[in-house]
Amino acid sequence: MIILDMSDKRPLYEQVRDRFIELIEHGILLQDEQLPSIRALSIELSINPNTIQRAYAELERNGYAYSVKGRGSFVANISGLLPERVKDFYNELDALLIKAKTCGLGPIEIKQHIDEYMGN
Amino acid sequence: MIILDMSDKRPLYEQVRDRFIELIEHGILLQDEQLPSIRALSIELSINPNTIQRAYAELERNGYAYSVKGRGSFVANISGLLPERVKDFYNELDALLIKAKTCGLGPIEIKQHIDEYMGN
Amino acid sequence: MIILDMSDKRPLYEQVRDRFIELIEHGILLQDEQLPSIRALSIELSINPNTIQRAYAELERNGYAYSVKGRGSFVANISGLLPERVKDFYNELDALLIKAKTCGLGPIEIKQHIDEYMGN
Amino acid sequence: MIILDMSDKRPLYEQVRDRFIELIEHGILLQDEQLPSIRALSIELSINPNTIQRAYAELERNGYAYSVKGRGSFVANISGLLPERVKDFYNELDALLIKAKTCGLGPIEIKQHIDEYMGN
DNA sequence: GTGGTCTAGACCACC
DNA sequence: GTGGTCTAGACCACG
Repeated sequence: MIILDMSDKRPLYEQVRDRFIELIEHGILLQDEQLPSIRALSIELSINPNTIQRAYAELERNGYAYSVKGRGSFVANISGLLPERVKDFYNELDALLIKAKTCGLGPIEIKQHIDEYMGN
Repeated sequence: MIILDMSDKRPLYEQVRDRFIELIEHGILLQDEQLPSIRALSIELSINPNTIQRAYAELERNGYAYSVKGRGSFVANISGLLPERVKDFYNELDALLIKAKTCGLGPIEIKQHIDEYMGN
Repeated sequence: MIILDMSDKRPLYEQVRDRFIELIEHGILLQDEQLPSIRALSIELSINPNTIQRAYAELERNGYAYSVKGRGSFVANISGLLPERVKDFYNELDALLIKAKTCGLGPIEIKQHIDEYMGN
Repeated sequence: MIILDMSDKRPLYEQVRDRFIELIEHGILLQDEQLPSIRALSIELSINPNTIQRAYAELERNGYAYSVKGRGSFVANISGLLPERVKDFYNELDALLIKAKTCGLGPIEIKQHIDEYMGN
C-alpha cells in the first residue's frame, strides 16, 4: 500500500503523508477506517516510528485523519476539504499556464492535450 | 533585476537561478549577453559569493549559460532547450489533471478556465 | 444522554466526566439522583468499564458525585461548589481580556458583544 | 525570556511556542527580528534541540515566524493574523459566557468586572 | 495494544 | 554557523 523511494529527494514523512492523501482522496481508504498503527507501519516500512508519527500528525493537521490516544488513527470526513482542493488546483494550474506561455504553447494546444488525456 | 525573498522556503541559490531562467526565457536577457559578475551581484544582493557561484553553476549545467574563464558568464543559446521544457510542461500538466479528477473537475471546466486565463 | 466523539482530542474519560458535570450544573441531573451503573454505561457506550470508572472517580474527587459501595454513584450537593466555579470563571475571563488587549479590542466592543450574546 | 515549567502538564514544545507567540503579539519581538538559534536555545533551556525545532515549526505553521536554512528563524509579519485572532477571541468568549450562565452570572456583573479590569 | 512527547546523537543542505 | 530530517530508544497517558 505504501512504497518508499529512498532516492526521492522528498523527506520520508512527506512521502508517507502524500501517499495516504492519495489513498484517501481516491476513496481507497474510507471515512473512519483505521490507518495502520504507527508501530506496525514503521516495522513494515523499516523506518522509525517517529517518522510515521510525523506523517500522521500532518495528515491530522490537514484534515485527512484524526487520531485517538490508545485507540489508533482513522480517516477523517474529508467532504469539507473539497473547495480548498479545487482552489489549490486552479492556483497550480495558473502557475503552470505561465510556464506554458514561455514555451510558446497557447490555449489551443493545451486544450487539445487535455481532451486526449481526459477524454472529451 | 534580482530580488531575494528571505522568507521564501527555497534556498537563495535556487531563487537566483530561477530568476535568471525567467529573465532568459522571457527574452529579457539575450543570447551571449553577459551576466553580472559573481562579485558584483553578491555585493548588490548582500549575500555570499558562493551562493551566486552555485546559481551560475546550475545555470550552466542546465544549458542556460556558459562561462569563460577570466571573462565571466554569458547567456547561452537556449533554442535547443525548448523541446525539453515542453515535455516538462506536459508531464506536470498530466499530474495536475489526475488531481483534477479527484476534485470532480472535468475537461470542460478546466478548458473554460484556461480560456479565461490565457484568452482564447 | 452521553454522546462520545471519537474524533475529539480529549480522552474518553474526560468527555464522560465533563458531560456529567454539564448535566449536573444545568440541573438536568438532580441531587442524590443515581448515575447509570458503570457496567450499564460501559455497555451502552461500547467502551471499557475502566474508562467510566475513571470518569466517576473524577466526578467524586471534584465534588460532583459521591459513591456508596455496593449501591452505586449519586449526584452530590453542589451548592458548595458555586463560589469556586465563579472564581474559576473570573480567572479565565481575566486571561481572555489580556488577549483582547493585544487584538486592539477595548471594553466597549466586548461589552457590546456580551449584550448581543446574553441579551441585556 | 523563556521559562519552562516542568510541572506544567502542557508539553514543552507548546510552552516554548506559546511563550514566543506572547512575545510576538505583545510587540516585544519585532518583525524580521531573529529568534534564538535552535541549538543555542536548547542549551539555554537544557532541553533537546528537537523540542525547540518542533516549537519553531509550529510557530512557522501558525504564521508567527519563518525560518531559512543556514540563516536562522525570524519573526514573521503578523498583521494578516489579526482578524483570525479576533475571531478566536470571540469564540473563546462565547464559550466562557455559557459557563457564566451556569454560575448564575449575568451580563451586568460581567460587564462590571470588565470595567474594573480594563478600565472604562 | 494505541498515540504523544522527549532525549541523545547523527547526517544533510545551506550560507 | 544555521535549520531540517532521521534513527534509536525511552517513558507516559489512554483503553
